[in-house]
This record gives sequence, C-alpha cells and structure tokens, in this order.
Amino acid sequence: MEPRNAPRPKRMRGVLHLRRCRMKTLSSEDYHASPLYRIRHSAAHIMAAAVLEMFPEGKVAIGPPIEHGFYYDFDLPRQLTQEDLEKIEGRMRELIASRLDFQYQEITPEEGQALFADQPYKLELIHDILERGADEYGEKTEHPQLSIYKSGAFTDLCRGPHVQNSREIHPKAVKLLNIAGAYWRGDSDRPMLQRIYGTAWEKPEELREYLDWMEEVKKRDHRRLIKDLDLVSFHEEAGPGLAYWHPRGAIMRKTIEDFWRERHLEGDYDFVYTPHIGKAWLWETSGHLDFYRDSMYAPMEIDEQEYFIKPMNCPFHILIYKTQLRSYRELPLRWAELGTVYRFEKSGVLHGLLRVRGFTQDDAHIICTPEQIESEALRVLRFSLSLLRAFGFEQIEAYLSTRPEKAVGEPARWEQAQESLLRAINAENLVYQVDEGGGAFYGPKIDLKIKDALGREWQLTTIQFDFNEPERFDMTYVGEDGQEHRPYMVHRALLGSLERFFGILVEHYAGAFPVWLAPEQARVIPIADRHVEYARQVEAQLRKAHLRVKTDDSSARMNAKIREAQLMKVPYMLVVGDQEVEAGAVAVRLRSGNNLGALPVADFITLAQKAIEEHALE
RNA sequence: GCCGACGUAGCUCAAUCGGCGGAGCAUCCGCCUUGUAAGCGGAGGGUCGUGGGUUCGAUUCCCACCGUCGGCUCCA
Repeated sequence: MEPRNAPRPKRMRGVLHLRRCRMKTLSSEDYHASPLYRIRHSAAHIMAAAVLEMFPEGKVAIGPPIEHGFYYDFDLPRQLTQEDLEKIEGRMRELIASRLDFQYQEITPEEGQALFADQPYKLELIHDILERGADEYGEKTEHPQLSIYKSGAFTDLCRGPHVQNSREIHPKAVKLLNIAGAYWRGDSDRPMLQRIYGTAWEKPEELREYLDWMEEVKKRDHRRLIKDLDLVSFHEEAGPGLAYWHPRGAIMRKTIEDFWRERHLEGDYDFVYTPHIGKAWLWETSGHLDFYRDSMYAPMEIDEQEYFIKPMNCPFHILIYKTQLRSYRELPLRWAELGTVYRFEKSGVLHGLLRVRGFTQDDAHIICTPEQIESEALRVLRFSLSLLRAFGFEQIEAYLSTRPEKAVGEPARWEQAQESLLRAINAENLVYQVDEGGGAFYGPKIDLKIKDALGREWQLTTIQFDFNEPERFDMTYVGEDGQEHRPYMVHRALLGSLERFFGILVEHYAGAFPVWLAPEQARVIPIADRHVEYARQVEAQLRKAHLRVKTDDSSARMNAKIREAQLMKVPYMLVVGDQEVEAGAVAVRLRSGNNLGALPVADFITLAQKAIEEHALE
C-alpha cells in the first residue's frame, strides 16, 4: 500500500534550533524508584508544612510527585495569592536548609485516627486504605498498612518513599509554579480545593533547563503562533471554539487534505460525503443521544422533527452501506471522509485549536468480514504510521485498550479483534502499552501517540473496533454460504482532527514548517524599486512551477523585508538586485540565516521542488 | 460545568488611589532607492469586553453576563 519511495522527512536540524531535550525521561517504574521522585515527594511535604505554618487551621489533602514536579492540595480559609506563593517558597528554602529528617513510622488505625483527628481528608484516606485497600492515589494494595512520615513539625499520612534528610534537596532546585483549583479526589461533585504546583530537581542547572524548556513551550504555543503567522483566528462574538482559517492557514490545510486524499487513494480507500445534520433517529439508533445529548449542539426543529448537527460521521456511512444488499465479495469496504462535526464542549475545556467545538475528523470506516480483520488491522496501522511519518513524526508509540467489564459484543469477537491489533503492533515493532479493560464498551482500540520536537506526547491516531453500531443498525452482508452475517466495523481517524493536528504541527515546527507545508514557500525581495519588475518575472516563473510565492514590493529597505520574511518563517528568501537581474538569478537566503548565494532561477526551482517532493525540513 | 486570575488602539503593554485615555510596533501619507533581521518624518486610529448599579461624574468602585488564561472534571 505504501509506495516504496515514500517521502521520508530528513532528520530535524537547522532551522528548528532544537536544543536536545535533556530533561530526564524515565519510565514510570524507574521514576518511582528514582532519587528525583523522593526529592519531589519530600518537597511536597515541605511545602505543606510551610502552608500549614501560614494557615494553622488549613486542611491538607494529597500531595504526590508528578511528571515534572509535584503538587499538594489544600482546603484553606482564604484564596492563595501570588505573594503567598513567594512567601511559601521562601519558607520552604528555610525548612530545607534546616536539615529535616524524614522519619517513617507504621501506625495502627487508632493512632491514625487520633493523629489526623482534625484532618478530614486524611481521615477519609485512612478509611479508604483500611476499607478498600486503596491507597491515597487509588492504587490497590494487598495488605493495607498505615504509615506516616514526620519531618520537623509536619506529619503526613504517606507511604513514601522520601529522602532521608532534607539536605538531599537542593534549595535552589525547587520552585513553586502556580495555584489552581482541583476537586477533592478528582470528583466534580466534591469540594474544590486549592492546588499548588511546584517543580524540583536534583541540581539547580536542571531546574534552569526545565524553566528554559517551559519558556520554549510557551514560545511555541500555537495560540500565539497562529495569530502571529496569520493562520487561524477565533471570534468570541461569533462563537467560541470555532476556527476561522485565514488564507495562509487555509492553503496549509488544503495541502494537508490533498496529501491525505492522495495517500488514501493509494491505500485503496473510497471517499464519501455526508450531510452535516440529521434527524434524532440517527443518534437514537446509534445510542449516542442517551449518552452524549449534553455535549451535542441543541436540536433544531424542522417539520416537527428534531434535527441535530452531527457529532460524528459513522451513522451516515452506515446508511450508505445499507442502500444495497452487500456481498462478502465486495468487502472490505474502506470509506473515508474529511467529516466536519460539532460537539458542544464545556466552556472551560476549550483550548485554541487543540480543543474546539467544530472540527474535521479525517475519518474512515472499514467494514469487513471476520476473515479480513487480521489483514485490515495491520493494513490500517501501517497506513497510519506512514502518514504520521510523512509529517515528520518519527517517535510513535501504541496503546492497546482491551475489553472493559461492561461491554457489548461477543467475547470471541473481542478476542479476535484484540489479537489482530496486537499482532499488527508486533509486526510493526512498535513500542506499546496495554490498557487492560481500558477499551470503550463497544470495542477494543489502538491509539497511536507521537512525540513532538519538545518531547511531549500527543495522541493522534485512533483505530477502534465497533461491535455496537453494526448491531444497532442491523448491518449485514451475504456470505459465501448464502446466509446473512454481521460485518466487523472499524472506525479510524489517523490525524485525529485537522484542527488539532494543525495545532500540534504548529507547535512541533514552532511555525517554521517544512517547505511542502509552508503557506508561503518563497518570497522575492527586490532591493530597490528598479528591481521590482524582475522580481515579478521571477515570481511568475515560480508560480508556474507551482511554488507558493509572493513579492515584497513595499518601499521598505531590504533589511526590513528580510526581517519581515524571517518573522513569517518563509523558508526561502530570494533577494534580487542589480547582480541577479544581470545574471537571471536569485540570491537564496534560508530562514536558518544560511546564505546559498546566487542561483539561476531554474536551479532554485529544482532545489525547491526537491525539498517539497522529499518533505525536507530545509 | 467548577475554582482562581485577567479583559485598555490591529498587536504587545502603560496610566488614572473616581475628574475630557498613552507608548512602541502595525496601518496610511511623504522623503529615502537601499545587498542579507527594523532608514527618517508626519497623520489617522480606542463604545477602556458587554449590560446594569453606586456617584454631580465610572475605564477606575459594586453586581451580572460574555470571553481568554492556569488548573480540575469531561472528551463518542
């Protein structure tokens, strides 16, 4: 399915200025056993101690280490401020410097209840540990044992581990970051607590590096870049979470869509188009209305019928399937659609392009026989990997989610589907994790997560079996035996949604897109007005060669024009002055700052086309 | 949806402890005609998020709403 000479991105370098992310990335078991884990856990206790000194009547909840630091949740008499944070941090440094011992002690339930008599959250934890064998993080333990850690005046219910003494914590490698609200036990029906996030490292240099990394994350924030680069906007007066694609963003999206369609044709998919709205019947039949009515846009009434804007494409594809009596001979069917759907996401969760209310899924449904699922699973996985790699994502991991307790569909079908997925993962030598029982009620799935240039994980692809809808819509095909059979159906979105994928691309490339994606691939920069005519000739030649090109004919000086093009991250700046006019050439400057010198126009075109063809980064 | 912070020109951000609102960049006009990241000068531009309230007077104080941001919950 994948062409032998499929373009592969070049290794990342040059223009991205990627500092290798040297932050430690440990596997979760390694992390739990690491000094860093103990440092962070202990820093959380010290923070709690400092907070309780400030608010003796304060109640403490839980305070675990997390990926890049730690947090602690509090129930306090008043709202914390930024100034409080600084004070707490200062006090933490003093406490750390006072060389506190962390003393472990196992206690009886009675002791625990006495010790934490005025700490209702701790009492609840004690109760849970004893009654349900679940520790403060909800993890099950075989032999519930209460334990505490004492450090100075502060004692916390905790299983540890911790540092032996606070001198193992470098006071200058600890920093408090922000205050946020968080529900007690993550339950939206329970009290809202105040959470303080902090970070801690072994050495001050590591803290510095982490803060630099955060700075880089901030610089790459797609919400900033889509504005600066004139790609996409949002309009509160027209509805939050709804993206407007400007010309520069739209041409990129078109490039992505065209590439996606081309690949799908090569992959033997067919395309379908379906409506944006449909009667309630569709969602009643699929079963989604019961579950997701609240997150669907309210229905509109037409001829006394409820119509909904579609939150998904599958029922529409199923209706197309059911227009004919289907034979096993025509399976598998692979029907793809860039289907725009709307979901009424809660206001607090919207986040630039990464979480929107209207988005376009790169959706497809694969309908096949039981005999075909093995090969189809492998095929779709391979297909997805090749697509993701074509966009420059090389680090890809798989997550297999299997049958949950409550599930529809015959266990044998689940079994078969799961095994097919697992074999596909192995055939592709993917690093993977299995989430036992983590599948949706209607079928097992593989998710693919990529790592971006900053080492952050993003889930893009999802490949999901569905044992629910074929049943509910009574999909059938006639088998070799002349009998009706239930087909297997697989939903899959490879990029996820175009909006979200685009946002991730923006952050991954920090706006400096590879030439094939760049909205403006080249900008011709005449040095003086007398060069504008030649510049336009160059522009016309490039456009004829299908390059996306503009001429900067403003009266600004060349330096200003270059700066402008740099800021817009245009890959090729083509400076033309007397010499170039004379020679029929362009002086090529790359956005990395590298100067290729003067090239004949035809040579530049060849160079640019090669970069586009190869999906090269510079 | 929940907790908190924030919302001033196209953008980034000042200011007014209640008394006719400012800068840089951008835009427009003019001069300059330029060799690899900002040439110079001038002009225009704001219902101070929206709606109420308090007040002689509100951008400033109070309330509600909308939106954004940091999280939490959620994500077919």
